[in-house]
Amino acid sequence: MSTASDQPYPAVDKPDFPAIETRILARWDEAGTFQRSIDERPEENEYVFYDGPPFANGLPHHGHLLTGYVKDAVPRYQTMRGKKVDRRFGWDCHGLPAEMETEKQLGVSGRVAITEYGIDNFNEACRTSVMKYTSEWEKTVTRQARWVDFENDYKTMDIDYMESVIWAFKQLWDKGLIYEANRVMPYSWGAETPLSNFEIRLDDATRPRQDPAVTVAFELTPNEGDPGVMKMLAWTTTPWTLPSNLGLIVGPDLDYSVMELNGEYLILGSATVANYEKELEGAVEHSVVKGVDLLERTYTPLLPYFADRDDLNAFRVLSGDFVETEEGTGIVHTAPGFGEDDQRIGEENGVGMVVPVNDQGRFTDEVTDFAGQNVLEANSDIIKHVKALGQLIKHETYEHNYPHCWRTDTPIIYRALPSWYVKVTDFRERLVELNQEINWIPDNVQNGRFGKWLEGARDWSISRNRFWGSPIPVWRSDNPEYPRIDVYGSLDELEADFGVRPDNLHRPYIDELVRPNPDDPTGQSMMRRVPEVFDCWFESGSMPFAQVHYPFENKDWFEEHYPADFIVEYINQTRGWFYTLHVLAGALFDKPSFQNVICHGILLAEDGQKLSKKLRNYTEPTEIFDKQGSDALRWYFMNSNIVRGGDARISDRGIDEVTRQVMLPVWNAYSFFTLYANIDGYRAQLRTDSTDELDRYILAKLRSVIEATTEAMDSYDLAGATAQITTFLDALNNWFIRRSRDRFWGPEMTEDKQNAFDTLYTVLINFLKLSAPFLPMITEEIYTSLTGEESVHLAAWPEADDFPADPELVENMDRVRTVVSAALRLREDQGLRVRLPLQTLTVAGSDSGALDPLSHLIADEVNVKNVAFSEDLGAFAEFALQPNGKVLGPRLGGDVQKVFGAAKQGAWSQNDDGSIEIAGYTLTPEEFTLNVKPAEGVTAAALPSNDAVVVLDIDVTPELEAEGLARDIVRAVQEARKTEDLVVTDRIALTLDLTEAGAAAVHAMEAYVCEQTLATSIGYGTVDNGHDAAGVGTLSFTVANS
RNA sequence: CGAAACGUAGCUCAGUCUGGGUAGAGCACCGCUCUGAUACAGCGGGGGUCGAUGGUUCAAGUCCAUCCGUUUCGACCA
Repeated sequence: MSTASDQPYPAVDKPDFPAIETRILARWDEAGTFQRSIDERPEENEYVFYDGPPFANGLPHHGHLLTGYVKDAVPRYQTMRGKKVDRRFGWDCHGLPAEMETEKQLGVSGRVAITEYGIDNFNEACRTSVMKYTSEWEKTVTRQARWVDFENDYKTMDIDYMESVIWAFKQLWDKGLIYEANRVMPYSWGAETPLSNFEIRLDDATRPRQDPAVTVAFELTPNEGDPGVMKMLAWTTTPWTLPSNLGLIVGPDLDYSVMELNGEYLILGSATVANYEKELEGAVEHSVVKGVDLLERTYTPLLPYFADRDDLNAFRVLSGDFVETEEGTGIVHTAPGFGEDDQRIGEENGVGMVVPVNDQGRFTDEVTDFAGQNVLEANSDIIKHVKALGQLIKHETYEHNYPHCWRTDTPIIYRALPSWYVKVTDFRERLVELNQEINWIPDNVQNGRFGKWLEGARDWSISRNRFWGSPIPVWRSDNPEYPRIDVYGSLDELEADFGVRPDNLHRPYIDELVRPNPDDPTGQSMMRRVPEVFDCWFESGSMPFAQVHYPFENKDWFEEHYPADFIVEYINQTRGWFYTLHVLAGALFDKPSFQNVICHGILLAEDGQKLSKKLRNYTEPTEIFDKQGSDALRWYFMNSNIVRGGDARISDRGIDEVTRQVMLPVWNAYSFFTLYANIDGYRAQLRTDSTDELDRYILAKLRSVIEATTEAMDSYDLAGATAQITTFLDALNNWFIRRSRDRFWGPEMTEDKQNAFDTLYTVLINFLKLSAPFLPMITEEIYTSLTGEESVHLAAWPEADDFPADPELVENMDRVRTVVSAALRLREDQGLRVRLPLQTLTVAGSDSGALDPLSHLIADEVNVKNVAFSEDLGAFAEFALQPNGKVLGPRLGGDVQKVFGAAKQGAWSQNDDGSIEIAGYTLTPEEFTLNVKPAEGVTAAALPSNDAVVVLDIDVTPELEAEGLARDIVRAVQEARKTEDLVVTDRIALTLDLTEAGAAAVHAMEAYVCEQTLATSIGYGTVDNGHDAAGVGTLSFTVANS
């Protein structure tokens, strides 16, 4: 016996996976293993991975975890392949969410309040609050065993990063790809900010609201031939936009009725006349005209605040394809400053734009009657005013779904704001071309979701009217009489013109850079920065170069390492980060930004709903980490088709299943090995030269699993890789180890035992390497315990060529497994338990003799004395005809059904040349297959390969019966040993109290019983309170260690 | 409203592109078996009108059409 001190491996306990993980994380931290995994790889063999920055001011959730696991698994694999993979964490610091959070904290809300509070104070508050959750992120990311560099992170609010961002803007400006335009956006006057479409779609943001719906009359400028005063009736639910009315829109193909009423002629859509029964009481239809006939007529402004603005080219009847007659009058009043369609129609017809509404949603002084009033509150006054003018036809209340600001709960309005654009439409085709150079996983995204998005790309609005962001680096003359625009792309350029070098590019400091306009001879006008800041998506799209402060630093490195090898995010980033990276890459460098990209799917809760904090329909990540561990969760995700772009539900049961199906089997293979290696005090060697067929089998299997896993990983198919590993794990545990068990039991260290140890060890070590990217902590624990090395993640990925190929052996072994399955099924059918030995099993089929070298495995598994092989299949089996429809269909047409029918009936015969006569046709060998089925009266079963049968001799002789009984008793002893908590090496003195048959059976096989049960002696006598002995008596024993 | 993806066993999903004959796997359930690894595993069973309807075809889970349902997207969500 060995003692603990000479045990070569640490004893293996029942695993507590979360505890093991925590220990491994601490060890990595102390040893700096992550840094070593980078430092020890050659500089010239770099693999570039971009870590997309999350919003810094939110907590990590399951979606981030999922992406994080992929972000970790691929770099770990590449590191093992010898690549140097830097992994810098990034923080997306700017943007509206950050400002919102700060407003909430400070209790300061809205543009005015922020300005009063001080932009400097506000932005400083943003700066501190935005990093509030970084420690939470670091904790979670570390706990999930993601290796990321937090020390050397990048932040979009760093001055270096921001300088690269303005550099990019300047580049685009110089290429003529930047322009400024008014753009109608959803606008919250409560928050004094434009909102995204995304925000107005938030839960509950859009809900029913009652608004006035008014029909008002616009008097047309008289034309020759008019029957009299003509008025066009327009319907609107936003009376407050009437002061800004600049046009009326008709559908060119629609019919419009001219209704005579009290000497006036009212025009409205013919289909809508019925809606105005009351208002048109007594009216007579004078005529019907087409919309196209009304085009370009002019009218008197209803509310004449802009009546003398000839430059607006306004107050005309215009054409719009969206005009409908289901509601309203078929005539749409348009105010280009306050609606997206309105803006488009205005632009198409050369109509200008007025926006007499300020940031607080109040009318400006231009609207003299209502100046200072909130536009929605002004609605009723405007209606009264129109009524007084005699132009109000109808006033109703209208309930519709209306968007609200999700933060202030005020109704939003649509309003034009100046905005800076990237002219994506100018280089859209090139973006489509460059997309073809990217390897997308799944591949349908390339020309599907992403490709289609690119084809329909619109110009990209990149500015926001906010405070906390990189500044749009445009300085403009404050006197339009002396126009001048300067754009700056670096601190140097700013310093050259303004005489100071900014040490902070944020507002308000950047706004303090002001200088006289060089183009103004009077010296009065000044160059001032425009107020906008960048949309944070422009900043995250700049990440590849901005994180290294390109081109101000790292110029050569960036140019040699762009595009990136790999990125991963969830599928909806086709509109987000994937897109902004691609646009900026195309515009700035005429290259794609990344070569390989995984778009994983969307994570849903177990109930199929989206993950929702409100519904609490998922288990918190921390709870999963504590109970099941991160590796189980990681494998669960990596083995799911969510990493192939599909959606997936997260289920606690699914994660438990990973523990049972993957983690525990891995652990038990390890535990098995160390248990017996420690008993023998044997330290195993890495060797692949064993000649034992089981060893050669598992080594050859290992070779093919290395090939398959490597191939899957190289094509970024993580689910495929994990599936390969699972299949191998089954062969390792449930065939190799199970079949090899007795090789580890002998008391002596034989050559065979040594082979078994070394092979199992070699296979385990390499298996752990293959699994390391997917189970980084559990494999680390096992690998380091077995090898004493520092880390599996510092090891090299296995090479398939280092392991012997033996396809023939693998094939035969797999065939043995099917023979065994078939034989066990026969036993079951016959009710013959496996412990009862049978005399003979015959494998009948051509070339069945190839299994002869492995026959002892069959004999042992099936418990038969002899395994025979026969080439004479016909002696044991009949054949069933399976016509090949794919070939016969085209030849026979409808008659193919007759052939199938006849085959089913068995109405066919085989000719000497092997062809088949059936239903009047002759089938050539490629037109059918013959399936084996056991002959009548033979206990036999066909193999799935359909070319052989397994025949079992079911004659049970008294000798066999006795031997079976002896084995039953051995089994009972083993069971009792387990119950009494004996160590597997404990020797016993056994006492049996059996029936005559039982005693006879044991007598006949005493040596066998002793060997199997580690009994040093067997006594026969009375046993009180013993264990059941296979139903033929009782047994007891005492430990008799020598 | 528009677009896309999906819909196959109680659950998670293969198979559908390229049509071929009793529709598969894993899990769960039931029974049996094995166990000198306290893990498991092996064998068997029940469980499916392949979302619905119609069409094309000798033949449809697979191709076409329509419909229904779920999810996502419709320019600030991993």
